[in-house]
Amino acid sequence: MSNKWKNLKNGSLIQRAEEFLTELILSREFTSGEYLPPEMELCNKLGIGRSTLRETISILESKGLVRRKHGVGVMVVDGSHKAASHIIHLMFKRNQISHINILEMRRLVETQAVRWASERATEEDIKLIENAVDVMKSNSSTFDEYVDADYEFHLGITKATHNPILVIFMQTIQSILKDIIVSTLRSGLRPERSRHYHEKILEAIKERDPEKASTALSEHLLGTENLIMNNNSD
Amino acid sequence: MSNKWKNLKNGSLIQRAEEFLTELILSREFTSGEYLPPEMELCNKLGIGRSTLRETISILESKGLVRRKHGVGVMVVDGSHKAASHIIHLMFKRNQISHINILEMRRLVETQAVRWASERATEEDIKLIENAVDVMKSNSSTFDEYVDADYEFHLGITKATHNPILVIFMQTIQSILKDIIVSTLRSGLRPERSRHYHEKILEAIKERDPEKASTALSEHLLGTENLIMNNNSD
DNA sequence: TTGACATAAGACATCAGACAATTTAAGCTT
DNA sequence: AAGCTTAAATTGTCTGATGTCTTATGTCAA
Repeated sequence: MSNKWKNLKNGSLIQRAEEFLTELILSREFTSGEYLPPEMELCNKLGIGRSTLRETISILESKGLVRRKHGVGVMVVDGSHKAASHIIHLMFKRNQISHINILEMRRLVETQAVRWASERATEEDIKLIENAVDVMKSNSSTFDEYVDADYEFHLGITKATHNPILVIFMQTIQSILKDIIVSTLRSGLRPERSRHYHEKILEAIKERDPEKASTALSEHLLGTENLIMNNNSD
Repeated sequence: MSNKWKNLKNGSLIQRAEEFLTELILSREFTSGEYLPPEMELCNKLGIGRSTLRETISILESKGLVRRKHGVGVMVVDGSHKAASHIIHLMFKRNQISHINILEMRRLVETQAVRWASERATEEDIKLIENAVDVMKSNSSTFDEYVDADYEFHLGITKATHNPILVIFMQTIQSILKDIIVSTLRSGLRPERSRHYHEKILEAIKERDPEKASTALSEHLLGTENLIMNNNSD
């Protein structure tokens, strides 16, 4: 294990330990999926107490760098996407942001995302989107399955842009939107109407036609927008 | 203090305490600037041990909701945008994000932001942008002052959209960009070149001309983009 | 042999108490 | 009144004990 530990002299023990362990993960001495040494072992190596180390691990976990499992250990993970969107979601809740703000942002981000997706999507990316469309088309899927597939559809487009920041932002927007829909609309969705657009968007992406895809998506977004704005009681 | 505490039954004590305290902050029972009760008092109220509470506070701090001060207390703060950009910055260092991703997102968000700003800016909003331009124009400002003013300029445009979620996203993008500029370029900036664009953009906003503003900003962004992409050694 | 159950070991979760370090303000000195 | 000292309050850290969860091991019966 690298020995930069003694060089860190500024800040509290927690901050130093955090910096040290973060560096260990960033430098890939522990890669995603691996387990950190047990708490006591780390305590001895760093020469710090257990409560100090545990606070450090708590922080790393909240940043999506590790995941603790009771009775098992601390695993290094790739969860910073979720951590970042979670925090932005917190800011949303704290700032009483209105529905129209979020819809506006989604329109801005996603109409461009689908353009980039049309240009950059790999076969794999398209497969993912296709699967989501198939689930939504099948009549056997339940309401929850439909909602999940719809989420995967939009997320799939976003991922196909190969821009992780865009993915984070879209995840945030989606998760806020989901909150709004679940809390204020319940089950006002009209799946049958969206179907046509889903297929049209997928088709445009396959044809590598950014403008056609963007136009189709834009029309599709109107559905949710009308739904939310009409049921907007506040 | 609200009494939802006993209703929370899922998850570890740390998670429950975190949810409880987060709710307290979101609902503004403790507002920014106020101090939380001392650790022992909170421990007694929640019926949990001190180390458990301390892990909880550590998590809240890493999410930018509170700040701990040794010997003083735990203050509620508004630091989530920094926390979010810090995490996204971590993803950078883990090579999950490249410079081009950030620049792409900024271009997307800000070229639209300046359109909205042109349509929606109040006199107050314009005043803020104007002040930033003035600081950048003055020859007496230091490098750090210039960087700060530039930050305020772009943030001012964003605020003038009156879309808080856009502000949050731009704050995140800007904060990462600032880190990149300060840490890798230091003094590669060419203030004299930007000046022309800053004034042109401000002028367009005052004239309520969205397309002119967007075009000017788009050209202005090229400056930073070239600078960063050329100095990108990794 | 094999499947179900009991057991034990390893690891994290939580608690309690003690002491150190820091900040602040009150009190004392000059 | 200014400067210094001291004490109280609060967070920072360490330690040991106990609870809980997961996994692997081993036993026993079908």
